[in-house]
Amino acid sequence: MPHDHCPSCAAPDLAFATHDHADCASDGLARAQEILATKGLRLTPVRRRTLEILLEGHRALGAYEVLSRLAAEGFGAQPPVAYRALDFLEEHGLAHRIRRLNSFTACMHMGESHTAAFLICRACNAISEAPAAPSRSALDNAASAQGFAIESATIEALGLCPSCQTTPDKAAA
Amino acid sequence: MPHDHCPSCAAPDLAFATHDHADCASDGLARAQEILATKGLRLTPVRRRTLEILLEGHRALGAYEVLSRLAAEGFGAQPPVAYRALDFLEEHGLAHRIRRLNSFTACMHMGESHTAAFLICRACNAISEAPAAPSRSALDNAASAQGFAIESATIEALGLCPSCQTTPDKAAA
DNA sequence: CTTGTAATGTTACGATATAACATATAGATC
DNA sequence: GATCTATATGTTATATCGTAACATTACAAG
Repeated sequence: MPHDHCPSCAAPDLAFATHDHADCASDGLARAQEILATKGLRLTPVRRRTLEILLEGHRALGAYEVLSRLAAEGFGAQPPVAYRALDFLEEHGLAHRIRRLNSFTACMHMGESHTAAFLICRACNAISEAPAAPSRSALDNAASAQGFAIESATIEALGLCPSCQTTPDKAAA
Repeated sequence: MPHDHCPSCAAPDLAFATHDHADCASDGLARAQEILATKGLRLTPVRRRTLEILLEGHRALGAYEVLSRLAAEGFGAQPPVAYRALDFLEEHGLAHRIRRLNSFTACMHMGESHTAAFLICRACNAISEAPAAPSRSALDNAASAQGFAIESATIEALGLCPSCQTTPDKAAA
C-alpha cells in the first residue's frame, strides 16, 4: 500500500522504492516497543505519538511541526514537549536528527547500532537512510591520522531522489 | 609562532598540530584574494574583515559572534551584515558552515574543490578539516545504489582532539 | 498508601536566520 | 567628470529553532 503523500516512499533497506508503508510504520512502532522494553524504558503516550508522527512518512519534520500535531491532539503545547520526546527517541536510536534541515526523522534501522548516513531530496524532502559503515570507516581513518577520537558522526547528502531526477521543474537548482 | 588562544592550532594539512598561525592566516587571506580576483569578485571591507576574523583561529564562530566583532569595528550591526558576508565566503569556497554547531569556519584548502570533512573537538572547540575524498566516495556509492544524485555532502565528526584526550576533566562526557 | 523518581506541563527567554526594503558605492559608459 | 547600472551595505521587522527553570502529575517500589 504505497501511500499518496510520499512520492518516494522508502523501504527500510531500499529507500526511494515503493513499499507497503502501513507495514513499515507499524513495524517501526513494534520494534521501538521491543527495544525500549528491553532497556526498561517507557514508551509513554507523547513519545509513542511522536514516533508515530515521524513514522507517517520518510520525511523530516521540524520540532514545531511535531509540536503542533501533538498540541492538536491534547498534549502540551509548548516547545519542550516536542523537544523532549524527540530527544528521547534520538537518544535511544528510534529517531535521528537531520542537521541539514534542523528536523527529525524516524530511524529505519532501529536497534542496529550504526552511524547513519542520510540522503535528503531537496525537491520532495524525502529522506533515505543509507549504509554508512564505509563512509564512517573512511572518516575514522582520516581522524586517526590526526589523532582525533570520533564520538559521533554526521553524514548527510543533499540532492535529488530517483523520481525527482526525472521531473525537470523540480530538479532546477 | 603558535598563538595562545588556540590550544590546538591546526596546520592546513596537519590539523591539531602546532604551527605558525600568523602565516597560516595571512596565507589564507592572500589565497582568498587571488581566487576572487580570478573570478572577478570583490573582497570588500566587510567580507575581508569577516574572513580575517574566521582566520584568527581554527575554531567555529557563530554568525552573531562575527556580527558583534564587525559591529564593534563600525560595520553594520544587524544580522544580515554577518550572514551575507559569511554566505558569500561559503559560496566561493573560502569558508565552511559547520552544521553541527550552527557556525562558520575559514576554509583550510581554498581553491581545491572538495567536499570537506570536519573534526570538531567538543572540549576546546578546535576544528580540523580532514581529507574527505574517501568518505565522500563511499557515500557516493551508497547513494548511487539507491539511484540518488548527491549535490552536496555534509560530513562532520564530533569528538576529542589529541590534546584534549589527555586532559581527563575535559574529556568527561 | 506513602515516597522517591521520572515524566509532563508551563512560562519565559535565548539563539539562529531571513524577508523586504532603503541607501550607498564601484565601475562602466558617455 | 557626470551619469547610469549593478552590486553591496545597511536597516527594520519578524520568522524559526532551541533551552533554562520551575510547578505539577503519574508511576512503581517499598
